[in-house]
Amino acid sequence: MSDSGRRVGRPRADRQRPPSGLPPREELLGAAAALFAERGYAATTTRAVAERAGMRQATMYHYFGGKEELLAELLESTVTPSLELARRLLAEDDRPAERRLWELCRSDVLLLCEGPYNLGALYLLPEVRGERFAVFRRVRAELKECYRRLLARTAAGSALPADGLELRNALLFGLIEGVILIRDSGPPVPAEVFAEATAEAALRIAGGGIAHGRIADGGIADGGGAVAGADA
Amino acid sequence: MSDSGRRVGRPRADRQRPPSGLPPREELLGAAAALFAERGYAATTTRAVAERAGMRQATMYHYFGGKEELLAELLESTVTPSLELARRLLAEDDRPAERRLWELCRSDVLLLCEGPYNLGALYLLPEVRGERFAVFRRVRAELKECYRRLLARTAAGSALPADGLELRNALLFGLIEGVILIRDSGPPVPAEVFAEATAEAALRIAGGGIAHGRIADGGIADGGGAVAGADA
DNA sequence: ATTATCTATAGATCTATAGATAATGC
DNA sequence: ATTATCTATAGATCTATAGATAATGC
Repeated sequence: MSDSGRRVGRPRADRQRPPSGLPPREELLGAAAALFAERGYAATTTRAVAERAGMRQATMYHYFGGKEELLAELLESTVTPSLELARRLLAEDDRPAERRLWELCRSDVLLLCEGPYNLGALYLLPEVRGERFAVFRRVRAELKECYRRLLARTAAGSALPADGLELRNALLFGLIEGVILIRDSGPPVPAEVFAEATAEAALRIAGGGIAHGRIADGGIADGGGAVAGADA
Repeated sequence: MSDSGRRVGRPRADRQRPPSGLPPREELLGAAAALFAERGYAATTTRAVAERAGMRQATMYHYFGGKEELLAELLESTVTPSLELARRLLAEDDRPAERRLWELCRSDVLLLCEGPYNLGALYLLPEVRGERFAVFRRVRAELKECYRRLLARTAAGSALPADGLELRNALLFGLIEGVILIRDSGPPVPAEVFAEATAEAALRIAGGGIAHGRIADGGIADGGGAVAGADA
């Protein structure tokens, strides 16, 4: 069948690295992910990506239009499975929302931590504001919306006014995305453990008041408002 | 005195922008901060920085050895005041640790949110791993250590084993640093409100078990109250 | 004939230095 | 004399395209 030694097209010049088996597109994506994570997106050259994937710089253009296309595809491929899970969980009306939210958090952290490379840091690149990443941004926004809905179905969440909910959701989502960024700086703990600890932390943020509900309560800020009071 | 029109040296070519009054070094730092935040570090050229500061590209080298030097100085100037506050708080033995941790969180978020530009995103640049940023990394590590000590003096924290404490501290620190990154994506709420909401969320993470660890909740700004009641 | 690669390179940067210039200060 | 700026530019990239080449497929 595949007979890996017999491929169409001019053979590669660099015979160093083992074939890896993956199709060239995937090789390129992997190389890009690794380099973006290591050196940063802007600092990574097309030459570096191609070379790490075992081909010459120009050959990359046979598969991708440039660095941006690589980044866009990487970002979308990270966030899409997460959105799918989120939708599935959102539909499971019979299970408690807290539980589902916990699962979503855990699995998102795991997804980003366990992936071959830490793509989390790419989410926040200034480049991602560009037109080319509109799809990614939309999918990510939808994911965040799923978080919001799950949070709203939570005992604590349902007691919040709309803007309080929004704020709390931003914090929760921020924890998930933020924490992956600094994963390395924590203690060297298995991804599973880390993911569950993060999910639990997320639920605490979600959780109504531990002591009593309100959020930016503090009293300060706007005085008055904030209520949400729930009950004691 | 200063008679701003009469400065030594060849006059600037670009007479467009208003003088701003700041010394050139500061102008450069401000321009760099703005551009790093807008476009990203690697994507910002020395020319862009200099030009925004109102001078020609080459002139920048009169003040800084290059882009990295600008970044190093910006990072250090952000984290240093924070470390100072942390040390001060750590020394205030008479006040409850929960309360002090809350203040530290709040003020860190505020520092990063309110600053002229969102420097938070710079913390995680891959470039920051380089030799040139050793000082910054050390100061930041010391700051994190302060968080850890405060957390350990907390009712909930004191009950944790060492590695559990470490993990929880990583989450807490991650929340603070992570959340500033995504500040914009939340609801448009005043920085004060956002900072307090984040501080409260941080205390929830710090807080012991979900069902019981109460927090320095509602207490506020000062007023000794706040107490985080200990037991159940 | 088709395909996947290669080599070569034009054009567009960007950095960092050299050396000139236009102010004030003495 | 000193200083802060300027202009000019060498050298080092980096991207993206043009066109050649070495396989397989028919």
